[in-house]
Amino acid sequence: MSLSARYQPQETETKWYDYWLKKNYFHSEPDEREPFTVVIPPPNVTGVLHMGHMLNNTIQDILVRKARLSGKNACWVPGTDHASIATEAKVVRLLREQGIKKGDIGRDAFLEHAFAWKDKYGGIILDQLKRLGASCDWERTRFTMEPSLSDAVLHVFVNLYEKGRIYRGLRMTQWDPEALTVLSNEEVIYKEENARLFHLKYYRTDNPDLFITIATQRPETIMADVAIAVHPQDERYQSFIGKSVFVPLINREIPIIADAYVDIAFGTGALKITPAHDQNDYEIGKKHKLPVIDILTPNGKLNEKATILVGQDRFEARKNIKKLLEEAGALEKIEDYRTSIGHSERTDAVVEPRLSLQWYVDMKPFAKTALEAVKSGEVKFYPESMFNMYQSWLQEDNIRDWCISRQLWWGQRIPAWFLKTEEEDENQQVFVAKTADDALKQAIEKTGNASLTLADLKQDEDVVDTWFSSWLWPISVFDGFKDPKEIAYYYPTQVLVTGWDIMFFWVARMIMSGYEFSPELLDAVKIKEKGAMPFKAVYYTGMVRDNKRRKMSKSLGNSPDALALIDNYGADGVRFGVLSSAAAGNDIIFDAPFDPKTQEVLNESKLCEQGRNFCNKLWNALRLLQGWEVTEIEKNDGDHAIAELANQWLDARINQTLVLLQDQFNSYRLSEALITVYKLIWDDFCSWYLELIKPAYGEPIQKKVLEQAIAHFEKLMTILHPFMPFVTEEIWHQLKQRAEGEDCVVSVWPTVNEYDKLLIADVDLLKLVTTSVREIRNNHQIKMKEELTLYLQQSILTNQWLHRKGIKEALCKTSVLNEVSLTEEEITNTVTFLGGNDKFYLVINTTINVEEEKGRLVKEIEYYQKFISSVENKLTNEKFANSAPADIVNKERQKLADGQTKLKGLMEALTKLG
RNA sequence: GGGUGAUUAGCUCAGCUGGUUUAGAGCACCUGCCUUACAAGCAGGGGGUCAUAGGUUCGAAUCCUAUAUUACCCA
Repeated sequence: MSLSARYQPQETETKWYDYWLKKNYFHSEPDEREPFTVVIPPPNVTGVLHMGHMLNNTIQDILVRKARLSGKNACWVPGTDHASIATEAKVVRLLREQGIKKGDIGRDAFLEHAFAWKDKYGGIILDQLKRLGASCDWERTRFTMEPSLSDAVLHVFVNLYEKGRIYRGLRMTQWDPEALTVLSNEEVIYKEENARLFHLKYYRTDNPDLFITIATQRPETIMADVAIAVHPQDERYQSFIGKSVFVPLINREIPIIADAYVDIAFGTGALKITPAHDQNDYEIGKKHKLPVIDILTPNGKLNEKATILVGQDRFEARKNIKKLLEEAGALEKIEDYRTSIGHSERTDAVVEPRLSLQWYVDMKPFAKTALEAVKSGEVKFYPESMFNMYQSWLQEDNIRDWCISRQLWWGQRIPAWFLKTEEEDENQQVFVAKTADDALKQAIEKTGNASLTLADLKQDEDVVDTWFSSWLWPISVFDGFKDPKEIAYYYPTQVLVTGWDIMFFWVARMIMSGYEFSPELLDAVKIKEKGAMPFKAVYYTGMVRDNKRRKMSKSLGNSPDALALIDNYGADGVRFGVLSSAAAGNDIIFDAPFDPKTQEVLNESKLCEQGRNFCNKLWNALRLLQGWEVTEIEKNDGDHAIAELANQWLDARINQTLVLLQDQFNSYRLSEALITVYKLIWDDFCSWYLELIKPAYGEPIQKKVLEQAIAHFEKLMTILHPFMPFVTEEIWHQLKQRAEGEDCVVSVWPTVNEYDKLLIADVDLLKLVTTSVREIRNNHQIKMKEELTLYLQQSILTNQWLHRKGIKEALCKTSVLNEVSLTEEEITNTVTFLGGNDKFYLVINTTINVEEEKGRLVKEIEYYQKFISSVENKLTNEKFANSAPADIVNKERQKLADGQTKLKGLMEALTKLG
């Protein structure tokens, strides 16, 4: 069967993925082997595959496949995250299009819609991961809102509440007026924007001629002012302290207070205090026991407490109040300035500080544990520098309590019940329990009122933050809170691969929950032996950016379509492209070009093209092998000698590379590892080995030689498999008939054997000489096919080299020579070049341009002269000789001696030319 | 405003513990090849004051300080 000249990834990829699934190769059950566990960072259930996922999951797949080949019990758990805000927003929008309002249909009906939607569209992303080749254990697919994982959330909530680590409190929060929910600080994105600073006059109540000017960005909130604050040392306002002023427009009287918080230099040095609508003002208000006047509705409109502009949106009100203030003569001036304004990560709405009752996790003890875990090296970060960011976040003075309640329905409902009769406030009695019945028992016990029934209780309306379920992911995917059997085997997981942007949202919190809960779930011996951490290492990927360095995002439309890329280049090609410029932690500038006309991103990539070309190269190497005729007759001729040399040499090179690869895998330098394998295959295997063993035109290849070549090829396919699984599996099967279950995906990673370093050096010289001869051919326009004669200077080294079995024959083959012999004389009328320290003389059948030759030699002589003098300078420096380590000094001496030998040779050659 | 990183060839990046690196790769570029596996290829080549200025050291792309540019994190 003859193969097409180009590798066709499309059919091949589906074929093999289905086959692997059919053979259940990705499924893991606990056994006696060492586990290699990876949990996927669960993508949003609403998500579609983007470049970040491609990178992230390619890396995980490489690690998992490598572990599988290395004989470990590899288990990669996939799943999705319910992503409360994002998904709820999507479902709300969808319902709105159908004319249904969330509030009208009620909680249960809404959740039905949401689940229906999730069942229909959720998990698309998981199917897309299959196209990438992700070797996840799909039987273990989990979802953060499925019953078992929700139970874990409730369990942990109750547990932490009982430990006094969760509390309910009235706090200033970041409110999203569009999603109508509170946000955690981390969900607020600050953006630098143009804003205006309004200078407003507040007139004294005791003297209508005196006024104080304040500067504010938010004039629409003046109706909520409760005081003006100045710095106690501010000379300008000493006479104002203790007096009162009228709020413009509404003429409510408010006091002027002194507080050192006020920045004398900012604005006018006087600050309006609006506790309901500013975090800092709230703190000052509390300190000075000032009232709180909240003039905004949850969706950001002015309420009746504002008394004017009621019903208007905050931004509309800002415009309108400007006119009113002007008319009232209260507006002194407006200044432009730059400030950063918080936006909701999900809806992009400008967040509103809002006072509300929320649930919090006390983070101080957690932070300490999490910081210590990484500091001590129990959890390792790659790259290490990520620790700085981690530390600055977890430091005691930076850590904030985690607000975990969200005013949404899509998520785990907070397991807290209140008495219906009580006013909703901080002091309200609360019964935290897994079920309503348990809560009722508590209520009866605590109130002493035995007649209470479920009807007297009301469950908290809110759900917990999504991250409150995903922080349990490494435990809950194994149902660890229910049954410790699996987790005892799989925990701790090996490595977490994620972007650094969710280091705080997720990574830090998983470390916290891991140390908090795994000791309760696993026995002490196991913990002592394996550790309590959720993962031993974290590999942080960079953000994927476009060629203008913008983060690739759906909203910018600057991300190529991941699936279209796979269509264009094959999954292997895309995996190659995505990985090859992705050192850990570094942002990746993905090279997809933009259409110059439409400015739309194209689904093209030079790097992916390189990956595709690599597949094609492999494919053609296979075609070469398959095209050879085979002979059983063994001849002890030159070809045989070459084949033996090539065989031993490639074996040495593979072993040498395996050592390097292991080091690169251990330190997670995967893009380097890929390049290493790429070069081994393209340069060593294809360009040198195959060319060496290639029989002359029309001649057959010896059976043994072909078998050796196939064995090498097969080994290389195993080594490349983690990076490019599809093409390697295909070639693996094309190479020879396979028994049932004899597949590349479950082949055995080669063990490292001793290898002959001298042989590698000898072949290096062979390559060097060959390249030099080819260059001379190029320069003198000598045809590749024309056979030439080569002499080499007699020396111990050249003598040994040329007498290694196969070298001479190999050199004749690669350099197209009819004769190679040693000489003690300078050979005239030849082109001289250096190989190592020795001189080589190439006889060419055209007249040599003496001037040109001289020029070439002079250039080389100059290079070595400069080189020698720099080494000499070093060596004659006494301080160097005295303080540098002996081996460095010896190396320098060797460098000098080699340089001098080379220089001498070149000078002689130059003299010969006359 | 506080912090962290980056700056190496036209582009995208390696270069780990300072010394076999007067700096490597891929792409792009130049020259020559449709050579019987592969033009998605082969053979060869050119191209860098390692951002700038100081310093430490026998020795600096690598360590330190400052500056510039740039990206991000936090408020």
